[in-house]
Amino acid sequence: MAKYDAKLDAVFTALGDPTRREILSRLARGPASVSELAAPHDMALPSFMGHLRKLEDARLIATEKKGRTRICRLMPDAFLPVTGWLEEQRALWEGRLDQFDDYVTQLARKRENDPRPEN
Amino acid sequence: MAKYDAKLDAVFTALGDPTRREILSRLARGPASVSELAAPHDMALPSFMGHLRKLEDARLIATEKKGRTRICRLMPDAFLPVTGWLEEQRALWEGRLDQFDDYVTQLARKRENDPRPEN
DNA sequence: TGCTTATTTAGGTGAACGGCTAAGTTTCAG
DNA sequence: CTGAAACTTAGCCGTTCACCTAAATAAGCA
Repeated sequence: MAKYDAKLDAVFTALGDPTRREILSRLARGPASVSELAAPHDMALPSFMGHLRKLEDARLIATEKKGRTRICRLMPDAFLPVTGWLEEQRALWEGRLDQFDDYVTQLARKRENDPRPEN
Repeated sequence: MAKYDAKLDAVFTALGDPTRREILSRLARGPASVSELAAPHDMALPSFMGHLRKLEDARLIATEKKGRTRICRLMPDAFLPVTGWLEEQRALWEGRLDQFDDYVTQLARKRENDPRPEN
């Protein structure tokens, strides 16, 4: 259980920055070079490369050098740990609600069999 | 589009820490006091409170003081912006794949109509 | 009232973040 | 061969993070 934990840290924190999320959105439409990606972001190239680095460390993107340009592409599988974790949470939460339902219906039955005087 | 952006930062980075994710998992099973929550985490209380603070800032939990103890509970709606964003990404990606499919089938048709000599 | 529990506040530390500039390096184009 | 393009490396800076200890407060309880 929670085998992905190590990666979850990297992926979630990588997603916690708007610049990086925009990079991912752009790459979802297809691969691009570093400077193409950087163009819309008012930021020095080295700063921007830092973001690409984080995304690559989290395996959300992969890059490859072609001549003097570096091509970046999305690795959509890297989202799986995240959606998996969210799904686990949802399951826990729903489980809890079910228990609460049980509790309420049980309470209701009890009242039927053993009614209290009203007010 | 991307109206949630401000909250996404807070929620994603809140989820980027294993301690905080464990807190959420615990709270998915039901509300708990600060010290109940802190017990399994080998960490000084003030440090732990820092994590609770982040979760509350991100609206992932809500807390309420009852006497001298503070009760924390999960706010599962705070996950919506996240699942929403992930869904957007998936849609972009699938859209891209569809375009690629179109490209391939179009290419295939072209070859049918105008076959190249094999080898 | 005085002891105990359950936080809370204050303040300090080292590492990581997100940004910068300046100065390489590598590759392509002429 | 020379210059421009596309990164890349190095290094600095102020802030935030994730911890810590020590001391203060607030609420129950004997």
